[in-house]
Amino acid sequence: MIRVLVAEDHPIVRSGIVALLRAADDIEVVGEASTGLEAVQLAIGLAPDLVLMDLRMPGIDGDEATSRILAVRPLTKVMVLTTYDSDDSILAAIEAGARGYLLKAAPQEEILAGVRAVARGETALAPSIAALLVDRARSPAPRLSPRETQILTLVAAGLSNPAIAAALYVSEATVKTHLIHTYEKLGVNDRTRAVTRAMELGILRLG
Amino acid sequence: MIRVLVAEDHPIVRSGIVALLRAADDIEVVGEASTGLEAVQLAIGLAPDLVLMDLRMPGIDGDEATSRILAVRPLTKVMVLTTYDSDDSILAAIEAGARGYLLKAAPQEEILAGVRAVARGETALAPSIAALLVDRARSPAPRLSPRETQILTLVAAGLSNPAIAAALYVSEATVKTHLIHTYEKLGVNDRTRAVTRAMELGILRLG
DNA sequence: ACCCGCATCCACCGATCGGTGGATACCGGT
DNA sequence: ACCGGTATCCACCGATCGGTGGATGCGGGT
Repeated sequence: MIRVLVAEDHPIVRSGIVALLRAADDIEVVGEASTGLEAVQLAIGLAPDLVLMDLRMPGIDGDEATSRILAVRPLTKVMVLTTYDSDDSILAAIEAGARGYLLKAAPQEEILAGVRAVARGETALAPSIAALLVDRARSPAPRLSPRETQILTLVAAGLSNPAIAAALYVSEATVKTHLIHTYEKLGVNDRTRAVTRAMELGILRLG
Repeated sequence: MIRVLVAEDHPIVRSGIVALLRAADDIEVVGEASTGLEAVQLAIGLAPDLVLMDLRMPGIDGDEATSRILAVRPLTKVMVLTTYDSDDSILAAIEAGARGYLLKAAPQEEILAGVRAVARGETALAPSIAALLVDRARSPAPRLSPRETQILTLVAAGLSNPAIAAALYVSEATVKTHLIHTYEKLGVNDRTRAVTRAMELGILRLG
């Protein structure tokens, strides 16, 4: 019997997942969480074999919850079930230690098969996510340094280079140098495109 | 008996919704659609009292499906059930004629109550969407002209003003004038911020 | 010891940006 | 008839941007 904890913040979605799992002879739903923190607490308390984890939840996200769970209970299997969010958040969850990665768009039988596979110790990946990983292995996404990201965030907010320099207590020349490096890494040559490209890559978010 | 058609592309989510509705004595699920077009076809064929409509679906979106359904069967009630996407897509669905607007984050009882209220001819709104409408009535969101939107899209792609002028076969002065007006409407004074603000408002999308 | 990445800084210069303060013509609504 | 919005266009000018071609110091990994 595979003991499963379901972590999903939308009640209507969680009830669909729970009903699907309960209908299987070999799966037992031992708990339900509606926030990332609740998932961590219940995973530690109930010691399920597997946690079915959404990514976007109130409070801490699914990838942070995954890290925390595995820090205390390293044998717990985590399988992410999400709407496709961004490449960056998927990679964050995989880096956090999730073993399975399916999309809510998948047929229900595929979700059940994924739970069983991950419980056995195998890896379950949606085809689109497998393709993402192959693509990433082939050409790794650019990575910005913390300062480069910080400066690009201020560019996205509409600040000029002198204004950014004043805000960060550095010289304008420093800001320009970081931006030049950022443009090279992102393969662009204009600050507006640098911002939109970083959003496409999940490096920057709106707001 | 309220006859309901469920339009939702994710099988696991749709099964949760269907199970919830079937558990109610006064509601009958007469059909299920997984695309916007399928929703239109089934709504016309089955003539349900109410369509529970997701917004983001393969092919045509929920707001376009809503318009098409109401064009043929104007007495059909449409209630949108979605994850919060953007202000713009919510307003598009309301303009398309949806009478109810709830979020998947709502408790299941609230979803049932909303179905009943909309079936009776009332309006059901999630508190956050009610707040959005009040806010919009108070200070309407800026609207860009088609040309302004087109030029801003090219700005987001990294084109300079001379490059945009060449691409659109107009003068650079024309491009600059449109951008000045765009900055005024969005309350910004820099092209990068104009792009990120337009994205926040749902005027521009990534990619 | 060496190398790389990060963070910092400089001067110069051509190109671009944004604002000002104008202008015309067309279209649709009141 | 009038008005507002849209789309088009101009010259001028100060400020900013991006690229070039440099530089130093620090920390960590090999």
